[in-house]
Amino acid sequence: MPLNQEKLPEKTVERLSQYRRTLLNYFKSGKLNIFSHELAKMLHLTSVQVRRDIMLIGYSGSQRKGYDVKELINKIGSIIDTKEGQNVAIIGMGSLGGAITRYFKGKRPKLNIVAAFDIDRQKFDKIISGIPCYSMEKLNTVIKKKNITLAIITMPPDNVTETAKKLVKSGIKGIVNYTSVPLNVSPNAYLEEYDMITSLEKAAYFAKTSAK
Amino acid sequence: MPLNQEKLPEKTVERLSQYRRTLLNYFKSGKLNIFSHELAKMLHLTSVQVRRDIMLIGYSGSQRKGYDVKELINKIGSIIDTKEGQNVAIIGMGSLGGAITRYFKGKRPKLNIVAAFDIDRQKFDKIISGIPCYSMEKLNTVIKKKNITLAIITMPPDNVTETAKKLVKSGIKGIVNYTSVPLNVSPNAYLEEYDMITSLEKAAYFAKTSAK
DNA sequence: TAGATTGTTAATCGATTAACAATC
DNA sequence: TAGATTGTTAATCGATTAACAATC
Repeated sequence: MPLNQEKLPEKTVERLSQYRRTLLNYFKSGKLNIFSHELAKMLHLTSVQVRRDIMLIGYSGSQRKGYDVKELINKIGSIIDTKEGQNVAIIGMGSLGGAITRYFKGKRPKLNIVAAFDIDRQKFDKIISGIPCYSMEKLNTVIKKKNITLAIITMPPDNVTETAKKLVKSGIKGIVNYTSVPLNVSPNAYLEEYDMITSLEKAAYFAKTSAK
Repeated sequence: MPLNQEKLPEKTVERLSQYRRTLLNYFKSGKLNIFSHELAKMLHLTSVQVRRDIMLIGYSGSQRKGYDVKELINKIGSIIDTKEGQNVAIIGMGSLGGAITRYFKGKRPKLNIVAAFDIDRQKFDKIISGIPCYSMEKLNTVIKKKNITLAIITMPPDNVTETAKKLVKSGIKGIVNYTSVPLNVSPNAYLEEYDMITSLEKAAYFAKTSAK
């Protein structure tokens, strides 16, 4: 990423992630070029939006062939990923933590889940879902030693606020929070909150109103 | 919900779900009333936004005591839930499907997970994570028989598009899609898409830029 | 060239916030 | 009453889309 690049809008970053995912599949099927309207259609967006997002990251296509798939994948990678990759910790290795870990396995080489933390003694210093699991007390030590910058919180709600504070203190720069406890870690870290119940309730509300 | 009520903005519905969750806890701790600025603070929002959202659903507080917690909880319930509740199916009872099922257990009495579907014979006609699991072939029959209106898709990406079509055909009105396959079910159903990789990649991007 | 596409500015749309009257 | 709060309109902000020049 050029040093003088402004921070991109959240929505654009979200779509860049989707573009790359789609392009990786597209590339696998042997296609080398893609038009903005093709990419747009696959993601149910407009072609203008695709072109504008791509413009924002400073990549250009050609009018004849559209975008070079491989180059665009790499460009998006240079925006989202760091060169060396970032290490990720799972906070709370319960069934959700395990499911997420397995879901990620091998999907993004620049995002590596390298440690999990739990309060259950049974899990300490064991490999669970392929990841070494530590006591919560080792949070700070392990995060620093393994150079972990991202955390996914999937623990029960009880001590989430305190744990998030510890994470930020230990140097975590980005948190994905799957618990129902609202956090506030700004300005030291970026926070992405996601509550599965809220998602289903949104669907419930619109399902109800559309049924009219 | 009043018959003539306009559809609420997505963002408002999202926050209403969060308000209720927060208020349920607040009520448990014995508080009967709450001011907009108190609720706002708990969710890291502004009090104006809280008041505006509450205005949109047609509920009023008092200047002296703020909002009646119990009444507001019920009012939000009348917006989001149906009187009889809605039934939910899990499509793909793998580790993520199981984790979500367990996460929901007992949390929302008006949203009941009543069936799961999978392609794995081993799981057919068994109770998994507390839910009866059926063959994908029974999708249409079971959805109609059990009057299921919402579906959570957690299956592998292969046949997601076709499965979503079948769901809508069977009468599903709302879908939460946890797979990486973008769907398009409008205008027959409401769709909520969520990709865990995109979430982590957003965090990765902003973690990277804030580290500067 | 004609047609299709990209790149980009300006207009529009939607959501949030500021301002403030009304009320307890 | 004075002070704090609600309810609501108008202004602002940010994101999407329309329009169109440039280019292959």
